[in-house]
Amino acid sequence: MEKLSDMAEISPTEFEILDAMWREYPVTANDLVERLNKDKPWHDKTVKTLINRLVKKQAISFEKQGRTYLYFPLVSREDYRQKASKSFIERIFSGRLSPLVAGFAKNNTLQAEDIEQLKSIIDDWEKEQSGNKGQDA
Amino acid sequence: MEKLSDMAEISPTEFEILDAMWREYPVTANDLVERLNKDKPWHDKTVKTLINRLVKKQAISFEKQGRTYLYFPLVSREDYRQKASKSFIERIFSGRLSPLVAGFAKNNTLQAEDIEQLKSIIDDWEKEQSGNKGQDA
DNA sequence: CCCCTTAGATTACACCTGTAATAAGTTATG
DNA sequence: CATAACTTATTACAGGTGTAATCTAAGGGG
Repeated sequence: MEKLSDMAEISPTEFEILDAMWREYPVTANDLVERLNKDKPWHDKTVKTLINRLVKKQAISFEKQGRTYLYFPLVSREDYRQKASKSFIERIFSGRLSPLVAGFAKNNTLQAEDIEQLKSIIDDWEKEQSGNKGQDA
Repeated sequence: MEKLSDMAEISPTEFEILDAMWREYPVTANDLVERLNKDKPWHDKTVKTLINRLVKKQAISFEKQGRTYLYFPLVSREDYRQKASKSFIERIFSGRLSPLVAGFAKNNTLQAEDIEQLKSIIDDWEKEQSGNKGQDA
């Protein structure tokens, strides 16, 4: 997959296209339009434009299949999320993750399920740490 | 303070201005330029433009003080963070917080300090919950 | 084989952004 | 009082973004 750092910035709407593409690919432009339209109305010309821009930005690519193209992402959702998160936390929270989580907690938008998942993440992290004990020192 | 929902979107550079303003206000344009320049070089004309745009967007306001203006934010850092986080998690993680945290954990960017803070957030949340037991049901 | 359909490519266009330069207005100073 | 100095306001301008319409080329149907 494409190195994210070499890729131009993806705009919010472009991201929506990419997001839909990640759900299943390769995909034709028309199928993607249809898929997107299940969530909200998209004009097919608009989607085509955004697809083109994503190709130019090397976020996606395609393979000709007769008259139509089959599109697929060049960046993975995981990588993109990783990069976007880091940059967001950096900008808005000066790089600290916990104030973001604390904000959610304060706002009562944390559910029991989230708490369970967070605990599990912490557990895993701690296991990982004890496994690597001393290795970083 | 201004209701965030009534406010136009704040661009990344505009945010940097606002961020510096939150550190201490009210502040004159010149003082703000100086403050910003401690981190990285800003052209004073550029900062003035961004200040004006923030005023137009009703993110900040001012009070005349003789020849100069004293600027101050109309939105709080807390409110802004809250809104930005919610919107980010919504867009990138379909609204689920824990995958973001998990991403940080996987990438080894979580420090022991973060873990401690997360635990503390969880503790507080659980105390709060037991305090409210049954109230939401 | 020619035209209609249909994909993708190109063009459009207003508004936003980043980055300033210039204009205008006001106050302190000689 | 005239003007220099400084502050804010207005204007500039290229590139990005959201949202499409039009152009062009290649198949498929008659």
